[in-house]
Amino acid sequence: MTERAQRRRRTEERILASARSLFAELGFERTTIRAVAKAAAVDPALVMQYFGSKQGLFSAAVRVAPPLAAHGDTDELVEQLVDSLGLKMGELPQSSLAMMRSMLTHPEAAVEARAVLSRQIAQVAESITGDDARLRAALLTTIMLGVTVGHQLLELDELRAASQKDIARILRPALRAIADTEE
Amino acid sequence: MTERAQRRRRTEERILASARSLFAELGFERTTIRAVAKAAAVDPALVMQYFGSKQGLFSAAVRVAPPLAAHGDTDELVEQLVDSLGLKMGELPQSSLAMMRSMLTHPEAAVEARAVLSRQIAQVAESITGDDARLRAALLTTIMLGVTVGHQLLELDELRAASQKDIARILRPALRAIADTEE
DNA sequence: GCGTTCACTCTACAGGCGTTGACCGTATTG
DNA sequence: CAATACGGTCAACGCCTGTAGAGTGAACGC
Repeated sequence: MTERAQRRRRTEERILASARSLFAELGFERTTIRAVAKAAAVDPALVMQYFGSKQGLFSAAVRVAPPLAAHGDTDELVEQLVDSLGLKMGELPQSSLAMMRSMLTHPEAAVEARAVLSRQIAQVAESITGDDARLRAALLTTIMLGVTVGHQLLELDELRAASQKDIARILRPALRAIADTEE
Repeated sequence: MTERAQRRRRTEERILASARSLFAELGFERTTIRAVAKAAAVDPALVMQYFGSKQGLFSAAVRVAPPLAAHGDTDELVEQLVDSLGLKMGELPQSSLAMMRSMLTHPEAAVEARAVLSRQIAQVAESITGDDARLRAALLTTIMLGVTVGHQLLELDELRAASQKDIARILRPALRAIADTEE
């Protein structure tokens, strides 16, 4: 790869990292192109040149891998759900946080969030039997959303004080109660 | 009461109603004083005169009654929680929606939301025994938050298609699994 | 009835925003 | 080595925002 191409790729990635961080912390509206540019040590006009618009930058910044992987039985499902709370005690990817931060106030983020959640709901539903599988899947998904929002975005003391393990221990029976349609 | 005082009270209430509606739909940042004024058929400067600033208007608009009432045994608690999803199949007050809509992106709304949630957590914890009562209460509260956000703010089809009764039926055992420390 | 209060409007300002187009210098290409 | 392409900067525009201050006319208190 030519020197110029590398340079460009690095700069672009630096801008994206700054954007993700600021979008995740402040949301779409309060994040300015100027602030992103400054954090990336770059001229604001360059951000526009690379991503076309603020919305384009946001879209590029929140592009994210699908959160859940496979589908198995309900026990496996519940385990995947509690794991998704923070992948192995680490942090959620900042692109996900950025999307969640803005999903209530930025229309495009809301569209993206609905798409991601619908995909997850459909996937969770595959591990559930019974005719209200979709509703149960939706409740499981929004439950995880609520806990994640409370923990990562609102940073409620009561949740931050707890270990991932304790949260998982308490959550598990509740999730099972929803995922297990009696047998 | 004098005619002028009535007139003022009515105008103020009209402004507040418009503000609540717009804040609930658009959030703090996308709601402009000009839009609120127009919706209330009033000059923008009057809004400033009455509420001091946009933030003052927001604070007045989201002032809200405490969501939960008493504390009893766990069954009673669970019932109160599922009822709180939408008071008797009606809508949540718009002031609550306005606060929730902005809680992830507007710092003042976040402070308010944390205060409201912490109060609710403390109250829920009173109905729970055991040394992790506070954590269980926090999880119960954020679970309800997640379902409410998914239903009222993100308007997920999978939840909107369901009746309040079905949601309550599926949620109840899950909430009980968290609220019931074994006996 | 007359001076005052007060609900309400008009006009304007200052600042920050997204966005644009011209420009510069260096790596690339033939 | 000359012509070009391209990463990157600079300065500026137009718009919308929250906000301020002066002004107006009708209800009020005496």
